[in-house]
Amino acid sequence: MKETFKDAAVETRPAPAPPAPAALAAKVRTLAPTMTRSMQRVAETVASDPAGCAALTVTGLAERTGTSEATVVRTSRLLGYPGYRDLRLALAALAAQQAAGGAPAVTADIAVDDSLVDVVAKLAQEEQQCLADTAAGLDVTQLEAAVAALSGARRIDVYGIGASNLVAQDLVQKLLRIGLIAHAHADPHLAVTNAVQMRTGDVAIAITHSGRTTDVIEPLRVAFDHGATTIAITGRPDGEIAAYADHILTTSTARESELRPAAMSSRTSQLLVVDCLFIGVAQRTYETAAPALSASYEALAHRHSPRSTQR
Amino acid sequence: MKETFKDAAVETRPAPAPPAPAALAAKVRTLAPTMTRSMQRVAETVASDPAGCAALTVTGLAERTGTSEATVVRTSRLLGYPGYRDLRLALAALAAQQAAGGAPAVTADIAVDDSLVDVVAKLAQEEQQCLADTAAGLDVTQLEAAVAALSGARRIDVYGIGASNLVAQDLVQKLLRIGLIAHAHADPHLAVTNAVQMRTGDVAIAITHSGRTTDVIEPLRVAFDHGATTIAITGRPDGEIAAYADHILTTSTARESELRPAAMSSRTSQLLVVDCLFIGVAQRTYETAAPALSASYEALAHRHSPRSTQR
DNA sequence: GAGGCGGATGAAATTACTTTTCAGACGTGA
DNA sequence: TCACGTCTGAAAAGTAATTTCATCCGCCTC
Repeated sequence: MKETFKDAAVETRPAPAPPAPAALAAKVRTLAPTMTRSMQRVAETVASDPAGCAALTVTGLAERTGTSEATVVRTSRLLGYPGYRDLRLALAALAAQQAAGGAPAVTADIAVDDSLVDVVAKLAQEEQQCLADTAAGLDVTQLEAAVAALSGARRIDVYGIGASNLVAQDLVQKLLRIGLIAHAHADPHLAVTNAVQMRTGDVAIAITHSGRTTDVIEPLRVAFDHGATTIAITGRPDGEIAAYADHILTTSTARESELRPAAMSSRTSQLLVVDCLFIGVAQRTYETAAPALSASYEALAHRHSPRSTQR
Repeated sequence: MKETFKDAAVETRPAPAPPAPAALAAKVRTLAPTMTRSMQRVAETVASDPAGCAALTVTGLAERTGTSEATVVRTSRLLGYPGYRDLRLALAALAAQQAAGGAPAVTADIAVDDSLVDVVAKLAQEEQQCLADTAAGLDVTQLEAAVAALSGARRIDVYGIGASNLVAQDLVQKLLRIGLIAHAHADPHLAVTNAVQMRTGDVAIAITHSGRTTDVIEPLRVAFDHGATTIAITGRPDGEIAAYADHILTTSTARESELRPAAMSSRTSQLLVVDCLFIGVAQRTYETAAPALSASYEALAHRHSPRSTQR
């Protein structure tokens, strides 16, 4: 066996997951920031015209993207395939799927002069796409592990700042409803202070789209150092935060436009992940979760005006 | 460019027809009588397990069918492809098509014993459906009016409790980013206290799925009575809250299941409406919104660790 | 029934394509 | 400006696909 140093490292580190089937566009977007310029060109070309690229050989694709064969192969690897041959197969599969789905899916950017009707349609379309991408790109093994950790947790802390904090709160609200002990932290200082208390059997979750939000990484690191099980929900699984996360749940990254900040789609994606976590945990702890859920319903009943027959 | 000698001949002579897309099984049957024994074996194998064969090299398939590489290539040609390479691509495409068509996204309820893979798929599917429903059911006239009111608002108050409060916060975060003055209220008492200050030119927004959450209706009523423009985001446009709302934005109501409380889909729906409001307002106030947006980006830049070189 | 003929078949040679290697180019930070 | 690390593509090395060709088999003829 030869020492391919970095190549070997690249291959063994982020790709225990099987090659993606149809979540290719999503994967391209998630990984794009990791890539070098020429690799980005290749990835982009491939994502935008799977059918066309499937017809090309390495050399052809290299020419078309103005790069070299080596770069094409490198890109294929980064996307999770053993080599170009397999990427090409996946491309053909993807093209067929698209054609079959009959998805015209013209996802034009939202423009300043779009009518509100268009805005509604485009937004809905984009968020749907985002959900599909997230679902396709989610590593179920990691999810499984995260669910297991949460189900037996003594206590759960969730860190999130800004828009991600809302997601953190959402998760906490849900977990509380099924009888788990969970807290959401927005204040970085308090978060760290609390993280110090964490130990084995506790679970810490950090939510950050960029994977580089120090205010969120810090408490996760502390919890990690104290022996807690740590989970990261991020759009950049290769980001700095990965170093302190036992389990990483990847959210999809949509291209952002001027009017539509990234926060918007990352939120949709994060919420789906959070929902999956919740349902997973609820399933696992069904005996206790189900009664807790109905109890919380009943407790809220009197906060609604009694008028209007319901259901 | 080199002489492609016989390839050119082969291609132009017997194959004016383009390679078959997905009607492969049919082609196999039609052509079977023409074929020799070993070719039939290959064709049959290929037709019965496209996915499996797509993973094999010529040598692999030759072995599996107990024939030679040459036979495999010959069979490929007979089926209308330039060579095995292309048959393989078609096979991958076919497999993908079958897989896509075979799984028509069963929207069954999420059950306690569903695997996590199913949970992810079903959740994503449901939320996508929810988005589509919301978009379809949204009254653009009302949205238009709401956007107009918000764009010129002196001050904006948003009321929401529980899960809806997160939506309220989301909206407020966004509005603040484009330079509007907005507040989210969770505490019903404080909300009412603040609502008293509202007057013409101010906008109050209440978010409640049921349309019967008194803690949210109350402040909206007060704001309404004081002359503010009021907007309700609710799943029950006929609910009690309608009486105090100038504009009503209807969110979709998904059936809820035991494991999946209504809060989950209502949140998705509410967020879409909120996003539409935001984009609408951002469009209307583009001159001030755009610089404000980029300013808030820059302000956040230093909260991210500078690591990871990227382009 | 022997000989011969035409097509079918696979082993091996050839060619096309893919992957790896490596040295130079490029950008970056000191 | 220099040194260093990274990116990049040309070309070597390796692998898979295609072609060639000798053999073999079955069938027909005499």
